[in-house]
Parts: sequence; C-alpha cells; structure tokens
Amino acid sequence: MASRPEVSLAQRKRQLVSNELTEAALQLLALKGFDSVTIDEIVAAAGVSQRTFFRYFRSKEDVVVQFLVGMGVDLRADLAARPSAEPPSVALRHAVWAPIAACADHPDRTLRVVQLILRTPALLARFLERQEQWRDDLATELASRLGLASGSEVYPQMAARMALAAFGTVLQRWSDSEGKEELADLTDQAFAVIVPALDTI
Amino acid sequence: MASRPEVSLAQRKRQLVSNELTEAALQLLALKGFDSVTIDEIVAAAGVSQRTFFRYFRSKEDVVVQFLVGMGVDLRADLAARPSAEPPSVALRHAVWAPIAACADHPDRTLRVVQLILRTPALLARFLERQEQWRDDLATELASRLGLASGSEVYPQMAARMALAAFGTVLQRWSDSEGKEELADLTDQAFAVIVPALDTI
DNA sequence: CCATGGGTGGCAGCTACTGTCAAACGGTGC
DNA sequence: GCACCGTTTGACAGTAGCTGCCACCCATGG
Repeated sequence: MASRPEVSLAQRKRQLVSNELTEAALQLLALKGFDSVTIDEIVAAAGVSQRTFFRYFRSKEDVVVQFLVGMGVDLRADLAARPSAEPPSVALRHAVWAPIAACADHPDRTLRVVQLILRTPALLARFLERQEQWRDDLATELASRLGLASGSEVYPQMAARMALAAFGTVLQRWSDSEGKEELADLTDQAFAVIVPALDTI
Repeated sequence: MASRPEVSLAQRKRQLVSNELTEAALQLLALKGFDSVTIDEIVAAAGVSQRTFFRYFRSKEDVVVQFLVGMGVDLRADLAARPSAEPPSVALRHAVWAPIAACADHPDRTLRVVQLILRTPALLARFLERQEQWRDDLATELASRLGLASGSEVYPQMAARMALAAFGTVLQRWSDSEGKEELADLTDQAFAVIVPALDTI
C-alpha cells in the first residue's frame, strides 16, 4: 500500500498518535456503544488532550469513518487503471473489489467496525455521506472513460450508484451473517444483478 | 393525502406550530446557510421557546428532513398497492414517482429545499440515513411480493437500492439544472438504465 | 368550582466542537 | 553549548446543540 515512505520522523509520530486514538476509540465504542462514550474517555485512554483529538479528527464520527477516505481514492485509481476496452461491469467489479478486499484482510476487526457503523445511525449517516464522494469520483471517471461530458448523461451517475449499491449490499449481508458469508461470493451475487444494466449502454 | 381528519383542535394547534417552525427555519437556512443559523434565531422567528423546538424536531437537521418520513410510508404503500402481476420495474417506477410528484407540486419551494439538502453535508448525511429506512421497507415489500424470505436473497435488496439510485439521480440532476429539466423525463431516463437489471430475475 | 392532562417556557447541565495563547519539542545554524 | 524557529501540544474559555426537570398555563370534564 504505502510506497517508498521517506517519511519524516514527525510524520510517523503523527501517524502514531492517530493510530493510538483510533484504537482507543474503536475499542471503547465497540464495548459501550457510540453514544455512551465521550471524547474525554477516548482521549484519556489514548493519553492525549481533547484538543489534540480534534486536530486529528473533525468529529467523533470521523474517528471511525475516516479510513474510508483512503479507500475512496483507491477506488477511483483502480477504476482508472482498468483497460479502457473492458466493459463497465467488469471494470467496476474490479474497482469495488479493492475496498472489499481490504475488509477481507482483517476480517474480525473489520467486521466489528462495519457492524458498528451499520447499526449506529450517526455513523451510518457519515458513512453514506462519504460514499457520495466516491460516487462522484466514480461517475466522472466513468464519464471520461466513455468519452461523455461529466454531468450531461445519466448512465455514469447511475452506473456509479449501482456499483455502490452492490458495495453496500455486500457489507450489509456480510454484517448480518456475522462474517460467515464469503465476501467474494456476496460480491459476485450483487454484481450478477446489475450486470445486465451496466452493460446495456 | 390526509383522509377524513376528525382532528382534535389540539392536533391542529400542534400542526400549526410545526409549520411555523419549518417555515421560519427554511427561510433562514436558505438565506444564510445551514451552519450560520442558530436554533435561537429560528425559534425567535417562529415565536416559541427553544425547548419547544426540540419537542417537535429531534435535531436541527430534522426540521429540514422530517417530511421525508411521510414520503417513506407513501412509497411503501404505493408499492404494496401495485398489482402483483406487474413486473418489478413498473411497480417500482410507480412507487418512486410518488415522492417525485410531491416535488413537482410545489416546484419552486421544493427545489430550494432539495438544493439546500444536497449542498449541505450535515443535511445530506441525514437525508441519506432516512433513505436507508425507505430501502429497508422497499426491500421487504419486494421480497414478500416475490414470495422470498426477507433477508436471504440479494435481488430485493439490490432492486430497492437501484430504485433509490434512480430517485437520487433524478433529484441531483433536477437540482443541478435549477429545476429546468422535467422531473418526468429525468425519471424516465434514470429508470431506463436499470430496467434491464430489474426485470432479469 | 376544582381536578386532570397536554402543551409550554425557563433553567441548569452535559457534550461536541472551536479559537486562542503559552509552553514544550525537535531540528538548524552559529 | 546556545540561540532561533516551525510544529505540536495542552489548558482554558466560549459557543451551540440537545436533554431533564419542574412549574405554569389552559382547555376539558365531572
């Protein structure tokens, strides 16, 4: 993932604090529920001040949801990297697989986070808001791929939304099955439904 | 919409306060932006106390977004009312048209609200969260319609998500076009994309 | 006439979040 | 070693969203 770092020591320190904060937060939130945990508890567990917390995360929700930003840029990059001859269904399927594969790498941990998000209204709201950014990126990438003006056609918008619909369905079914269902199978099933629409341009 | 009222005077009084509050809020919010308006300003304009505001709306976002609840129940009811022989694409198209038609009834006012929602992250987040409820309702309704167990199959989930994808795309394009595009046309275009997927069961 | 219940306002309190400032830290040149 | 400087941090005060609580008003009904 991380290419050649050449990271200044300061940057690594920042990363360290950020990790400490997310770890402390996730543990507490999974234990007591989102609403019952205060920022003060989180920062006490991480050993920093409240002010520092808000220098790293814009909100209490962000500490859970921020990792999605990185996945969003990956998503778009993966779509852009696909050969342009590839039909949209295949290209999108590969692009969407990237964030899902990231879940499959640390299944236990990720499952807890996903369940926390899907079952906490405030987190779900922020999660969906972040996906709007993904959708926008996917749509413009798709449009340029097909040589269309970005906003003028319905297809790129709808295709992006359908891909994210698949993504959401996979996460939800994975979460509901307590991680027992295979992410790859779920992804196949979800994409099987939308392929006829994606490839009918 | 409202059947035979038989509304007690008390209920009508409640409705009156609620309307006063939403009117005051929408006017101020459209004027100054969501973040720059405080609850105190809204309640001052409506002539009630802050405490009363929170008896009518759970949050500052809710005063803009709450009307969606009613549209959600209509949505499901309209789908349930469709003849069971009708293919999913047609039934869903009719169901989704209900909330869109509600927009078409008061285009100017609704356009301002839609734009406010789509351009304010906090409102967008709550808006999407509300749609999750719609999705759930649509999915279970579709499942029972097709005689499937509610959570076991992918199709109802995906079909519901695709219908809402169409809904979202219509609103977004309508908003971006400043209301110039016809809602009926936009709906047709959006559904044209997903029909091949919806009717391939 | 009083009793009862729903709606209301005011207040005190919690929590998320922000602006500001001074202190601490880490690296750089002398 | 020491002064200089940018970055990071913590403490404090302040704002705003939101809630619990209680006293109060007022319409209805006995």
